[in-house]
Amino acid sequence: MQLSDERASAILHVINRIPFGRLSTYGTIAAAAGFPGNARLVGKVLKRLPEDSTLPWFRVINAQGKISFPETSPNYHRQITALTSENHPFKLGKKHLANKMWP
DNA sequence: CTCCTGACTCCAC
DNA sequence: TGTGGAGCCAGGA
Repeated sequence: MQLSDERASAILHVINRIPFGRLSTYGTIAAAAGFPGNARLVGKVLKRLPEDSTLPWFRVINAQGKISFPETSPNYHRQITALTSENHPFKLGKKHLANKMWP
């Protein structure tokens, strides 16, 4: 049971079905996976994600509409790049952001 | 069992 | 608009 078995897969499954061009937050995903209040758990699952994973982890942002990495982190730039190339320019206004949200 | 940490969130200032 | 602090829950030491 490396990482709370069911929970991890449930969370991964939810993330995996975030449609192209959409974004979601940790809290939303946690709730959608059946674990409301466990936003941090989502982060934990993603953290242990292999680099070669095809999971759209980059579509996951925090509730403030921002990336949960410090700008100094390489991961921050990876996510920016992925979002920019697969979704759209990453300069979302609040309203625009709401539109991109999933569910 | 307790204490600390974290890819989080909310609500006051 | 920004900060700070409390709340939260699973894991590891």
